[in-house]
Amino acid sequence: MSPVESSPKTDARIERSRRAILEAARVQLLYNPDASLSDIAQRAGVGRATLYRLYETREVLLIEVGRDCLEAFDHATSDIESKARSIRHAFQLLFEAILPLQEEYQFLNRFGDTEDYPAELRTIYLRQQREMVELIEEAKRAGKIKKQHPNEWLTLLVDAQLYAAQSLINREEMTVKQAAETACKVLFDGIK
Amino acid sequence: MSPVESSPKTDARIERSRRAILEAARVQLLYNPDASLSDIAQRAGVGRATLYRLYETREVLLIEVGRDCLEAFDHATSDIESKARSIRHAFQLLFEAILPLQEEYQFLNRFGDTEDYPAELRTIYLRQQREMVELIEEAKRAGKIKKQHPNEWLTLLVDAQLYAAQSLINREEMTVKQAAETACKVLFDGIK
DNA sequence: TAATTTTGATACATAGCTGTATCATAAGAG
DNA sequence: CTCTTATGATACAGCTATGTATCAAAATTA
Repeated sequence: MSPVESSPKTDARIERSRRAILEAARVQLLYNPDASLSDIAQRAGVGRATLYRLYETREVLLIEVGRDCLEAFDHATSDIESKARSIRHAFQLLFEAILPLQEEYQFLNRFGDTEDYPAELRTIYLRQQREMVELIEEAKRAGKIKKQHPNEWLTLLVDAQLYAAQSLINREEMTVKQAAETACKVLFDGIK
Repeated sequence: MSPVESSPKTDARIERSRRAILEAARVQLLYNPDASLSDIAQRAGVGRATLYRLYETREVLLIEVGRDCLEAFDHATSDIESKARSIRHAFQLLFEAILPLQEEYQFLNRFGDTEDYPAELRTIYLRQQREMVELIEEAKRAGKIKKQHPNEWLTLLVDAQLYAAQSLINREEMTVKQAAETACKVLFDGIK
């Protein structure tokens, strides 16, 4: 009667629906956080019933989207440590890796730092931020960043750089590489 | 029958309710953008019916809160131009003026830059940002800011400074004056 | 104090979203 | 090709928010 819990092989249709829903949810919720599950299903090109079959509740869906974003993020940044030739270069690589993932990044930022969203999302968000903090602390130890500036201030600054860079990339006024370079420069040297 | 349109003298009760509602709405919506009008009325210590009497619809209320925020903002920054002894000092004064108005500032930032809120809010938000842009352009002309950095990037950076500064002020790790100074320093000189 | 006006409580209609259930159909698996 | 399974459409119940209307009680005004 009941299907196998740890499904060995998933029906291709399920996997297709799942991806379509995850991506539609990410885009739609970023565009409008109040979007209904009907909106999301419609954007995914999927019936509302199917969405409910794969994700029991709205909350579960939000969490799964968050997980998916984190996964993409981890994948994109996994090899930075081995490739970076200096602290500043690590920042540059981090920027270059994250900038193409602006949807994922913004999703975690928006839904991870508010209290009226699932706590799991906050956990995911904090895990993502931890990597940034570690990089900052390393830079402090290396004397590349003034130690007097609190880590929280610095992470917010880095976020701002990313946000600003993404805006200009979207307007096609900069490439990813250029934007990453500018972000690095402004961050370390200021705007003077 | 119909009351005078341009009311010469407002009943004290109305004015009191109005202020209570505007402030409750600002706080409540910042805490939870999906808050119902019942939530807001309750926080304002006012009946739901009264809220509907003074603000015909949710949209109207949002716009009025926005207007109220802008008013507070204008009032706090009106004398900067005459008092500032230099461009950098003007930034310092701006930071000091805005930092105590974090609720108002965050409200306009949150509800002014999304598309699914009243267009009037966006207009109000842009009017607030214009002042910042003018200051930035003046600094560029004075050679205090590298001209190559796009204005949009710079305004986002300034926002980030404000946001970071407010976080630390809330944790009582800094006074308004200290935070404004640090924000200025980081902005102009970088974090190195 | 007396007249006026706002207020809160309450009830009501409407509308939309959530989550569940059913069933014929279409797609994938073997 | 046959069997199995996911799918979309649809209907349904429960709930909540919106917006309107009413009326006695309380506050303001004059």
